[in-house]
Amino acid sequence: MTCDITIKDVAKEANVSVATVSRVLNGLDRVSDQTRKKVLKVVKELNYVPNTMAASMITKQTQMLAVVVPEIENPFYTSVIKGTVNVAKEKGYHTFVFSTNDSESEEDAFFESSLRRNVDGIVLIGAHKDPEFYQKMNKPVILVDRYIDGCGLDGVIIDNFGGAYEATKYLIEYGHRDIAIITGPQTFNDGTERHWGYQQALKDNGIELVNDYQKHGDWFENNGYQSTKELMKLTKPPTAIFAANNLICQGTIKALRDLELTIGLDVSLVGFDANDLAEFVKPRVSVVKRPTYEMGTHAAEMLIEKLKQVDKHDSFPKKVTLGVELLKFGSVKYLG
Amino acid sequence: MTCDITIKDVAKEANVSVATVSRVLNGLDRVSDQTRKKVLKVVKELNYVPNTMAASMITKQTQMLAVVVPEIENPFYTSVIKGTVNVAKEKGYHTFVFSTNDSESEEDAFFESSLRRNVDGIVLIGAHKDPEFYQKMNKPVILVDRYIDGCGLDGVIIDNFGGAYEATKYLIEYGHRDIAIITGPQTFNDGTERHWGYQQALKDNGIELVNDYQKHGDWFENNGYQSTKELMKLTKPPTAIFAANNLICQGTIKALRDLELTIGLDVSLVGFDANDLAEFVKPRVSVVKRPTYEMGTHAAEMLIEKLKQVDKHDSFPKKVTLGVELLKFGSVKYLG
DNA sequence: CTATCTTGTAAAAACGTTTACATATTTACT
DNA sequence: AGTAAATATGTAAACGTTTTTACAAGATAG
Repeated sequence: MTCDITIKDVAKEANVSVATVSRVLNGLDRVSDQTRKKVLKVVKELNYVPNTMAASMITKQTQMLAVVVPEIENPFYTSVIKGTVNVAKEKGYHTFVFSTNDSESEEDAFFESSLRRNVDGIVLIGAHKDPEFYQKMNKPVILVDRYIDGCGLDGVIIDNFGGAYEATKYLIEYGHRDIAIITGPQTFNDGTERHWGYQQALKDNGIELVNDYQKHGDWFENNGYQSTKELMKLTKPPTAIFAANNLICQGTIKALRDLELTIGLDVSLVGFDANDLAEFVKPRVSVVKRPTYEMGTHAAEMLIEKLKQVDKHDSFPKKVTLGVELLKFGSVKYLG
Repeated sequence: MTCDITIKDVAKEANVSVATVSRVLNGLDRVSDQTRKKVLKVVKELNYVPNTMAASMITKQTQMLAVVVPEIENPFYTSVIKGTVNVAKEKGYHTFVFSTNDSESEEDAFFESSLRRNVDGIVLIGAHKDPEFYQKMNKPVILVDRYIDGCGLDGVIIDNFGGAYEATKYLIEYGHRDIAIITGPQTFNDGTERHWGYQQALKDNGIELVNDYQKHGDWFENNGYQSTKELMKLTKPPTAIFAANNLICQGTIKALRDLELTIGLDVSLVGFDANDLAEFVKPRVSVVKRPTYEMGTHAAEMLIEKLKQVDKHDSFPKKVTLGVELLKFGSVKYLG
């Protein structure tokens, strides 16, 4: 089980040409049953392992994919990665995983060296850059989670607007009118769409928007923590909070604990995306659950599908939007 | 920025031979300043990106590593992965990440296809198999977290014995004598060493071992949850619990919450490894903290170091043991 | 019994690099 | 000026595959 046995060794041992060995292994061309058996026997005997990289020089396919995330320690990304890697593996692809640590220069470096290594395609989760950059690369790219309409690339996103709308509507239906949102930057669709969903739900129910109730920071825990504290310091604090991603929600939970406010009693809370703390606290926090693993599997499937298409110009960019689910637990108080 | 420009195109455009271009790019051989500049200019103009895979056919180095974990969604593994990938990247290596989902057949499949792809080396976290299997592979392998002495492979582990000993001693010093341990299987050093540390601390303090206080299951949350419930049902329940990994600790915390027992008051608790819940609950749970990220960076450094050694038989197997730190918070009651 | 068609296999080119060797040019020293 | 040494560059082989082309042998048909 090493890689120092080559196809030539097999050919010599089996008294056939290397072409025949290749034919047996790849099964593309006709080979007589007799020689097939003979070759297979020798392959087993010598523990021959084909060299994919040498093959890739001819086939122009390395059977390697890359998946890029901003931060591998965020469980959301890990779950998407898992989906992508598993599907890739099933279909015979190996996957590079890379965390850009939210740095654009690291992202650049990664793309360069992925290109050098001739990856067949890239799954890009939480993209940073101008989409035109990714197009220039001339490799199939699937954007996940963040997407820019009209960029010409394929994408897998979730129903951000719908999720935020449902979450907010749920709070309104339970009698809340002073509803805050803590969210990230409005740079990409994830931020804007969730914000719109929140605003639209309020508007549709005749509730006017309050600036102080709309907190925009980054997507990290500390934003949730600080913003929650600020919200609760207002002369008229909100009765409910919508925390627009997993880390913000964790920050909010911690802040409320530190303020000695009880979730579902003093303050109602709905999160976006599952997280350890939301599941742990009593009452459990209601969240908009998104199909993280499936985002990964979809992305991999779309990417590999794209790789198979011979005429690459034939395919129009495809955007898939996956639905979300509002899980209701005891974190929202009924105000009547 | 694509890969369809080859070294030949550059050579032609610059009016030099491909050898010269290669020399300029790799800087091994002397080239005149004049031609160097000329070549570099053309490289930039054409956006030439060298093909690492083609080079690897000659150099026998693919500049690719693989890292294998049982479960990518466990934050412990993610942290180690991050360390490994970051160091690898710094040194010009790309890293495949693979989660075996705790299945031996998936691990097999991964090794086969890593071999096909000619990875230069492998970081194996939480190994499953006989070490002789890994040796047969004839590729540098670094074992992380789990290690078998005398296996002839390099390894990075942590001071399991010391950590468990300190944790248990800490409980004893606070007056506890009825101390339980919830741990995983005794198949590998991680399980056995932590168990020994616990036992030794008790012995050293003249406390006799109680069978009912020693729970062996798997390393997952549910074991922590169920075992804790069983422990607290005993006619004489323990006053303190040592939870021997991150997931077990989370299970214990959830069980105690569901039993409406207060940590640090009704039951004292020390965990092994950081986890979200231990940091969240009040009082915060004391844990043995291990340098997860550093385990990853060390492993990558050792692996890459090994790759550089020309005479591979010259190097004896090296095992590095990293220290741990006992973080004391309010989860341990002082019994006087 | 030739002409045509199948079938199975081999030979060789190609992929994009690196590198050992060869050759041409320059420099340095008598 | 003549030679040796040093420097710069080109030539070609090699890496381990796939794939095109060619060809031999056997089968089928007239």
